[in-house]
Amino acid sequence: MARGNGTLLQGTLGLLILKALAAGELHGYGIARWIEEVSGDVLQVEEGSLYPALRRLEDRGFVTSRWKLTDTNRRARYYALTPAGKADLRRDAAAWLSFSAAVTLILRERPSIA
Amino acid sequence: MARGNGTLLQGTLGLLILKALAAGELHGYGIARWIEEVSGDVLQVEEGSLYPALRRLEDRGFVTSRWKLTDTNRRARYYALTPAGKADLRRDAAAWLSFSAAVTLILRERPSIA
DNA sequence: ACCATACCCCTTGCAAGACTATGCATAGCG
DNA sequence: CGCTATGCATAGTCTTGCAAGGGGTATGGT
Repeated sequence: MARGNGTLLQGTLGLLILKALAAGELHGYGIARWIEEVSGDVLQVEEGSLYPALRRLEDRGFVTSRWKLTDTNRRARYYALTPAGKADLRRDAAAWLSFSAAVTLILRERPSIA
Repeated sequence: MARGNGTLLQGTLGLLILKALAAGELHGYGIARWIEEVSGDVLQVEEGSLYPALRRLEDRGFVTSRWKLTDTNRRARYYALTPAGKADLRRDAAAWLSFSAAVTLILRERPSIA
């Protein structure tokens, strides 16, 4: 996961992947494109981050996967949310919103003259 | 950095520390208390994260430090922003706000029937 | 006098996860 | 036939947060 150039926050990639799958099954490449598109290209998804992340999510039982042909006649691995994945998405999304709100609040804090 | 219990997002601690110092010099303990207070106790700062982070910021030239007595007559190490630290704070804060806005946007996205 | 509770500093070792670099393969198009 | 977009995957590196431990000092209550 990157924000244009450098490294970014650990923990958000898994969350975004789960979110991408909320609307239905999708393959890795599609997930990456979806995240980039919906974020207005603010977020870039590196393949070297994506596939290990998918593997982790599958190991944890949050997604399942299967080979299928795309509508453009290509072999691709499709991922789908499990019930546990849905539950985790809800939890983590709530936690992230709370966390990011707290950080944003702090960053907007006016430095008062100590 | 923690959110009550577990692990949280890498990359934000340094930023929050710099922000804490924006109003003037502060010691480690004070930085931690400030972050917790301003966040309404949503964010917890572990000492095992804090001091290594301060060390890194100093190595990078973003903060300087010196021993001083607190107003309660205690020996404490005070940290202060350098010009480079101020510049980094501006950059990273902007990047973070942009990033978190993008993630939040995605999370609020309605899953449409694909 | 003593003890609990804040206050205050620091290190080692570990684990998680994102990135770079690299490699492979195939469909469609000019 | 080569180029581009589509697609998957791994090995190695690096950063960074955390748990678990180690110090020490001032102050107030009992």
